[in-house]
Amino acid sequence: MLTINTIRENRDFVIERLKIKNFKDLSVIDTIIELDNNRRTAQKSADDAQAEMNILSKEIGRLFQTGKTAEANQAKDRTSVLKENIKEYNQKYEEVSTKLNQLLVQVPNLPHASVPVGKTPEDNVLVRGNDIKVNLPEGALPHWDLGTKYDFLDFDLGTKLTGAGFPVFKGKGAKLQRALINFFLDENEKAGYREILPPLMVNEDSGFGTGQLPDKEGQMYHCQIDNFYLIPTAEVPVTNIYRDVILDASELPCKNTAYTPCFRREAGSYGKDVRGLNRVHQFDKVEIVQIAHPDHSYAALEEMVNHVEGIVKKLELPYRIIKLCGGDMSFTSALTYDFEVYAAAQGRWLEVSSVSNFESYQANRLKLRFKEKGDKKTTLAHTLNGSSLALPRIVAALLENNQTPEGIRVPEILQSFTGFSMIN
RNA sequence: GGAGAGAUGCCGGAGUGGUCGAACGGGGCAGUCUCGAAAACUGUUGUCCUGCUACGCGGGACCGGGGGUUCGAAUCCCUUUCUCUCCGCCA
Repeated sequence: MLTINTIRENRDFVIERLKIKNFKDLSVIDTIIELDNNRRTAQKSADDAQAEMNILSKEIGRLFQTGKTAEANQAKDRTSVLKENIKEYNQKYEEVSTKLNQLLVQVPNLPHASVPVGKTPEDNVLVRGNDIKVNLPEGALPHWDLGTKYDFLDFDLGTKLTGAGFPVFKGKGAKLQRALINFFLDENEKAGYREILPPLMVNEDSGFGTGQLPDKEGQMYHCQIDNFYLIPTAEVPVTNIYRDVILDASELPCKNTAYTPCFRREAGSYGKDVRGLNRVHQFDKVEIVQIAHPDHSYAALEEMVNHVEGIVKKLELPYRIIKLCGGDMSFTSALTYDFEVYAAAQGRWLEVSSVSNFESYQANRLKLRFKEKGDKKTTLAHTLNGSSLALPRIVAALLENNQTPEGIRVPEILQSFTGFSMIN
């Protein structure tokens, strides 16, 4: 969330920026400032009363110790009023700050100055791409039919085992997944990312830290008995490594990568857009996460985009990089680039990566700070993450684009990982 | 799942209900010594909120989390989470 000081000190600027994100309820900003004023007043009153109480208590202690019991008891009588006041002020304080926090978490991150104005995906801006042309053979099939034809991907079996949206990979299909995961992790490691294998379930604090909770609760699978959430992305556990941490500035940037399955409930989407691997409830993804110094976070973002681009290129897929407009960006992001690859048999662009700078928005929730050498003050760090990459749609595009009458060709770069060059 | 023990500052580790934000040791930082370094010695050493005639001076909070008793709680009570040991079960 935004810090209260950002809002206090830059009221007009904040409102201007929020408009770009299509945030409607702009009046909360003034409500927040007012509540914060009330909060400060209540705290001042409570603190003053408490200070008086502390002095009085010490005095009573001294009186008892010197045997002046009568005077001590007399002094005790005076505390009851103070006690009552403190309680009252504290109640007021709690009440106001609870309300304040409820509003604060509802305010999205401010978009970066370069974010295009717009409301829908149509307003996103194409940054760059390549011009690979796919020559499909006669009677080319979408990937779900290819899966059936060559018996390496089975949606019905997944439905039997669990339910819709839980595909089963078999044989070369399963090996292809493993190959992609290893390939992605190796590429990330070469770029300086440390590999992490995190828990797939997280607690409430972690869900809050990265912004999934409280609002997007319904998007995660919830294990109610233990109050754990199945992670929707490795971003959650990996970023939360740094929750409540004060880093030394010299440790920045922290670069981590993790492969994890991801679980998403994604209620409410049906139809041809979500057929096959286009949208599933469980999928594999390799994620990269950076904790960066605020002065360098946008350089880090560029670095991440270039890195992901390098991987996509090696897979010989038609791709494009898109800068999201204010209205299409996620709640927590300040600037997001999406990667899309072209799945030729479907004739559709599929999003396979989203690389974002959250600036200090997550860090504020996480209490992730750093300290310059010799400096007493702590500063919120910047967090960034991106997929490198999400498997299902990469697989969909690979399968569809590389189909031949003899079978599906495995891209050169993957063959040493798969151990085969054709799925047939 | 059953029984017990514990949770204190960067780490280790004390702490009788009343100058305890917390002894002591280690580490870190600064200084003295040195051509430099080590050793030794000296000093310093958290976080958050907040007030003001602000690179300074105050106030409040924090001893796992939450609640309670008390004029006063790290210290007593309740509750919760986590860790460790033993038993059971299990990959």
